[in-house]
Amino acid sequence: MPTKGELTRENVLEIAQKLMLEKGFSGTSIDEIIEESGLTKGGFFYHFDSKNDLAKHLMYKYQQDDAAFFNSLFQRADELSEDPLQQMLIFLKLLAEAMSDLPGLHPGCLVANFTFYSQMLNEDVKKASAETLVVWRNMFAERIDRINEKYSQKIETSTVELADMLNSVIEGGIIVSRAQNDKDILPQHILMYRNYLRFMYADI
Amino acid sequence: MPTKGELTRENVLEIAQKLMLEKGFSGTSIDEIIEESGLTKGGFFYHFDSKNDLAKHLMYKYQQDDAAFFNSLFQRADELSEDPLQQMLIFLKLLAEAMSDLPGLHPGCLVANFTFYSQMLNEDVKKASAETLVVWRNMFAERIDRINEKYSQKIETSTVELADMLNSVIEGGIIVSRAQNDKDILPQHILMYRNYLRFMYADI
DNA sequence: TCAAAACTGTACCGCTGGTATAGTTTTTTT
DNA sequence: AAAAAAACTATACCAGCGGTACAGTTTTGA
Repeated sequence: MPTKGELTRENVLEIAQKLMLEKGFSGTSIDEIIEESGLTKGGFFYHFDSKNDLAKHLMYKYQQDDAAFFNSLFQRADELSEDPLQQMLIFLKLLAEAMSDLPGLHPGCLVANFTFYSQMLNEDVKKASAETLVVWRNMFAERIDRINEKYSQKIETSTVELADMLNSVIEGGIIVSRAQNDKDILPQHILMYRNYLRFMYADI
Repeated sequence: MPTKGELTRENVLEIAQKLMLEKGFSGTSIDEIIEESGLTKGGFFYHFDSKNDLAKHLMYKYQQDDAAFFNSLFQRADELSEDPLQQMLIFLKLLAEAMSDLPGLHPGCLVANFTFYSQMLNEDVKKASAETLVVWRNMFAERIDRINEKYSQKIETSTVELADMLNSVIEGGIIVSRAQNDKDILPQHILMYRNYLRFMYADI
């Protein structure tokens, strides 16, 4: 059973994530966070040493949550096909659909968010951000390796590059979606990355 | 001949752009900007109504500068080939090379930057940011239209989606490059977008 | 030469993130 | 039930921020 303190920390992290994705790291004041969580400033600093410490915990939570989300989609894809290429294509389709089904714009990615507040973030947080991208990349890379065992690439490309490209398309899609205020852009671009894999491995 | 005031404004814009790309909109104080430009606070507010007003002028300048840069690469590409597909492929290669030749990491894109400070930016600035992406997208779309007149697509895709995808790849590539502290990622991803067009139009 | 443009200098305001610390309540352990 | 540890509250404080106000001074160009 989680202690009361753990529950409070979880609650603060959830509120802070929501606010920071909406308004950015420095656009979200500690006062806002504690107001919404019904805590006082002293209470907040009892749980987190600083705003940077909060950011670090946020990033690690985000890393885990997102990895779990990707994993759930991969699991579903594995149920639907035995072929590694088809599994990846199904995963990307499911991902695009999930992004399409969001009620509004994608809330934003914390990694990209923190990239633009690097001035105010210490090395710990930057390390956590970089690590998060690596965790996701490795999840994708593992799948691409499996595809490469069975299929040959039309244009030779390293697994890591191909995996990073998906991170890039997602991050870029989120930004362009937000800047243009058009929620369809992100799923469209995920499907274009999917087409890229089809071109790369299948005979179209 | 530009007046002294115009020169000062240009100078402030250049300094502010450099600082804000480095440290973000809210990470850059007006005091820093005026210190580096040798102006006083009164002088700054003589030229710009507010920090938001500065941001608006920055974005329009950035829009023009970048469009001019893209145009110079397109011009060079047009000198080297008469075929619209080859022109686009050459452009993308030149773009990737230019990104590779940067001394360090890409300084960052102001559009993406401002996306993460939307809380502090007024509607004028957001409008300018959205407009900037549209200007670039239209430049790419024009080229894609020309390709479509001559070549057929292997997978039917709208011109706007294909053009937006390049914006996405660039924005995403910049972010992932920065977060991973790896300057090679951006050019790699531009070249993958280039491969996508090769798959889409040419027989590989 | 003279007005407009382009500033300087100074003083001020409310708000923010963050620190510090003393005291109080709640929870857990024994 | 008592003691100790955990989880807070309350209050006061600080420097830095964007922004305002405005009077005075220098520079520039017709």
